[in-house]
Amino acid sequence: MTSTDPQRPAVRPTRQRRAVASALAGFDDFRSAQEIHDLISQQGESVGLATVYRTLAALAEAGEVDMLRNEDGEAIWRSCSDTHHHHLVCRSCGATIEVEGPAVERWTNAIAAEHGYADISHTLEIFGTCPECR
Amino acid sequence: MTSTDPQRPAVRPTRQRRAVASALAGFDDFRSAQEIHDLISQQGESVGLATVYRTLAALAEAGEVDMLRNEDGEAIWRSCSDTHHHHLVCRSCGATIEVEGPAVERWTNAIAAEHGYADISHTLEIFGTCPECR
DNA sequence: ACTGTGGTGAGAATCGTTCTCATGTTGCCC
DNA sequence: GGGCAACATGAGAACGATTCTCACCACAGT
Repeated sequence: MTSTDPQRPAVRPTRQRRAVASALAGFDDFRSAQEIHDLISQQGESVGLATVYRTLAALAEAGEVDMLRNEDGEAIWRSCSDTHHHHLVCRSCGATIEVEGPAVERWTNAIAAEHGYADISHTLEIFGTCPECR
Repeated sequence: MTSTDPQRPAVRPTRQRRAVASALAGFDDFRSAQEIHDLISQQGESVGLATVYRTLAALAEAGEVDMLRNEDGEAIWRSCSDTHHHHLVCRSCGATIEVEGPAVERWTNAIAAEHGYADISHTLEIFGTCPECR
């Protein structure tokens, strides 16, 4: 049970990862990797852009941040709760609200099953203009 | 009503646009711009890649094709029906089924209204493995 | 045919993202 | 407390999709 152990952590707590986590804690809308990189610089830390990308990808993989794509296909991130959810995002200021929709989850699974599709996942984002920006 | 006429076609039927339309008619899954460009070449036509991009963007704008982003953020297109719908896409072979979900439309509008968001739009795609690829 | 407004294409330019690889850190066993 | 192997980092190069530039071409209406 040593060589076949799949539980190898492989993630070490480094200064850089702490800086990224700290930056993520500082906002609650979606930001691009470059914006997050800038934020870290503003906090007086120095972390390479490549490391920011690597760390964000790892956090997304671990389910600790949400990653989605804006209209230009650019990846944007934000920290998130650990339950499955979707987002209601303000098109103007970026304000984001997490929403849950068990009915939607059920619907997507039903539709997929109906067509024989397996191993289902889905993306759902809602965009609008928030009360502040009306 | 001449200078303010918003109905100016501004779109001319050229050999290139016909070639793109023809290529789009030849498949019913989502393809990248480069793949569509290759398809056109295989059909014996020659159209610049930039023109393919321009034409696809115009068609998407006009609602004649759907454009979405794959997991890498790359834009992919396919021709579509003109009613609002979503897609069930095979992660492996790209086979695509258009699906409609009035309930989802209602749900997104309700959620948005509940939080005071206006001018709502949404994106929803379902990914899975189709029966063929199981 | 003539002309002006779009349209086109080759290649350069952008820009987000990933890769390379030499160097710095960390965890850990002694 | 030292030593080592594995993992992490960063600077910059490389990549790849998309857009821009700009000189040239084609369509539509006279």
